[in-house]
Amino acid sequence: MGHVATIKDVAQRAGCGVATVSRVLNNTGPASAKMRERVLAAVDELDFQFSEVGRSLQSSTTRTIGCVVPSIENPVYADAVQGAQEVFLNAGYQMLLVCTNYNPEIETHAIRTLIAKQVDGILLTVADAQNSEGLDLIRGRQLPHSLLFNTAPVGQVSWSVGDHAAAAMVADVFAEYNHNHTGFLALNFLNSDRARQRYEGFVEQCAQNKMAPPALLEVDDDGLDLTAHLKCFLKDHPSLTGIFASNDFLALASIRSARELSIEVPRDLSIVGFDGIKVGQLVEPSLATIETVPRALGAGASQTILSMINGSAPPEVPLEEKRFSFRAGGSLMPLAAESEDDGKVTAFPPSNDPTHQKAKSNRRDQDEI
Amino acid sequence: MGHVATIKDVAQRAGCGVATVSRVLNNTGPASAKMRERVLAAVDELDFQFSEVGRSLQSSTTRTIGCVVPSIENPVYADAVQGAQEVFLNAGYQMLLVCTNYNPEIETHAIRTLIAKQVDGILLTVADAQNSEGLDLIRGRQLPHSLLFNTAPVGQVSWSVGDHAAAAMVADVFAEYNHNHTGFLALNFLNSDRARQRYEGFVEQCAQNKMAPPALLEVDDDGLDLTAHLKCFLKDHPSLTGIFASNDFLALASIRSARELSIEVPRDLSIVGFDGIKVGQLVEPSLATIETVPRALGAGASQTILSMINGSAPPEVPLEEKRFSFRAGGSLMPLAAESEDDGKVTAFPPSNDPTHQKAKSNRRDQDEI
DNA sequence: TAAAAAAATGGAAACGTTTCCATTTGGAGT
DNA sequence: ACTCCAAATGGAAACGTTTCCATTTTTTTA
Repeated sequence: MGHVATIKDVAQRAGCGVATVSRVLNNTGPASAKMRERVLAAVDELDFQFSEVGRSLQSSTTRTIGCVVPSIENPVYADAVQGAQEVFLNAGYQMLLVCTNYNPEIETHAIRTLIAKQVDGILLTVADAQNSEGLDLIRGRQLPHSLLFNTAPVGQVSWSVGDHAAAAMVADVFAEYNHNHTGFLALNFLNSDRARQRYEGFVEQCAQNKMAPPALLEVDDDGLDLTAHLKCFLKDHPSLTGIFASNDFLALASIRSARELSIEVPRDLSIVGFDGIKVGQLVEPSLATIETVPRALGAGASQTILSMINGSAPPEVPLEEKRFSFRAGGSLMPLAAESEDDGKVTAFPPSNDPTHQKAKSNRRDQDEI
Repeated sequence: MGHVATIKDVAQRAGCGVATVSRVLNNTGPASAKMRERVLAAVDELDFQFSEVGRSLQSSTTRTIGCVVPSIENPVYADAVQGAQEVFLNAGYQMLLVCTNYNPEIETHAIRTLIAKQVDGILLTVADAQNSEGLDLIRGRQLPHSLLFNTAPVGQVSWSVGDHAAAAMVADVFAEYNHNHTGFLALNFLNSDRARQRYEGFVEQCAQNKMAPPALLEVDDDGLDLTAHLKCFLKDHPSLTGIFASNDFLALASIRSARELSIEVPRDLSIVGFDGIKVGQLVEPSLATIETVPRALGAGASQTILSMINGSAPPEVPLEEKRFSFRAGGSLMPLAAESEDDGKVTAFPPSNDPTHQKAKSNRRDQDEI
């Protein structure tokens, strides 16, 4: 690969100094018409493009933002990252992405490298916001940054779902629907402060509602032998009528496992998920879940960072009720109030359930398809 | 933010020249024990870390790779990107990610910027590999790169699924299952050469199998009014018994729409998807689809790039049959051979369908759950 | 037409590294 | 004690920019 042209080459070819080339190309400072033309011609002939590395060194700005998330295989993070990326791109920044796989060591190392690369800011979801070496480094350098999905210590902005309150809302829904014996299904409890927050919020609100304390089922593997776990779990907790899964995949996997165990959802068991992934609405039964707006959170967090960089007013973090909402679905149905203890015998169709409305609209009066 | 320490500060503090600091910290060249100690102490006190931009300027290497994909909201790309990212990270590279949203202008601009940032290589999925301005730029600079998902011109490596052959396999499956009147459901036909390849492969193999030429249903929007489209489509093609959707989401959406139209899948209509996303196995009916290995493709393409950078032997692109496979599912069932023309009346359970096996294993002999 | 003002231009320093090469230091051998 | 050699060290250039400032060229004005 032949030598790639630098500003010096252009200057030489155009027969002028490098300063002139810089001025012409950046439209900073004066330049005669002929000079302009010659420079432009030289640029064209040499196929010249500025090296951002040289520029960065001189300006101590890279127009690059770091982004650290656990994984983009999870569509929640993927959406958030994409939302962030778009905001950054529109503002003229590109994004260095690191997936940590929930591994704090990778997290720390990645952040260290990002700092060394002189990123102008960092957007990140850490394993534990209370105790993150990487976060300390960032704070130490006073680098513009924003937490995403993590709940930040008081006084710090963070673009999070509001896991505690959202989980409490699920408890309320269960209460309203007469599910008094519930379970909480968690994946990766250890590596995620989000799952823990959801559990806490759920437990507290169950207590608040005078429901039985939720049973906890923690699985590590990604749901391959969930059926076996679920079987044991239901055996150990025979009165259980509702399960709150800490994410939608887990909820969908539970529905499948229930099916394998000849447990009908929602008749025999109601299931509520978390996140509101798209496919939840495509399946039958549709998934009752907490709907979140990951893309908006990602975009908002990005804007926070941009505002820190250019000193403009930061965007407001939306109120909690704008950040999540309960989405009804066919996987959840009310339990008859009188049968609240032995459950599973009486059941009536839910009123506010879009899926069941759809089912009703199964009109046979259609054309001859 | 106070001045961040440079190598000069360290040198001054340690009372030595910058060259010595560099040698000590990089373990290149000799240094006395005392010197070592003093430098290390200074580094510690000043919290010094090398600036990668200074290094990059001097070494003309950035240890950064560009990655350009249409979107990571699609789990296929998300998985591929994550696989790539991990390979790069292990090799000491970080990844600049740009999502183009299938927009060629963003694509070109992003690539231009990546080149300006002196990335050491680029991994990319372009809108049209035959005609991509960005790709030309990359080739012009002879920058190490690899195409992902695109089919490259002859002689060029590319890590693609093998869309043509995979689609042909779907045609074969339909033929084997006595579906002679099929449809092809496409999204974003214009912006993706992948969808076109799939269509071509499907059409050709249908012809090969003496099936009726597939009807084409092209939708633009993301399946919101798919139900209406599907209704018209089936009305226009009453003999149609099988639909090949160009991706799994579309396939799932079709199943839902069919349900709304009181068309039972697979009894009245068989549906086959493409990609093999995880949820396809969680839903009922499970999705028959082409299973692909996006993560492996992303990782492979990354290794190709790394091998170009360090001159080592490139990894072999796996044979086509390793890159995709047909996955049976409950959304597809054979049609009785004799009823091949008016279809939809006779149907028998498929033999090699895991979902139906599961359904059968709905054993009621379980414990008292 | 000469002087003054304005416009255009180029040289050089600075940004933070690495590395070449020359110089200094230290120790061993005589 | 002196020489010699190896080891250690520091100065300076180079990487590709931008920008300050001094210098040159052009234009305007008297």
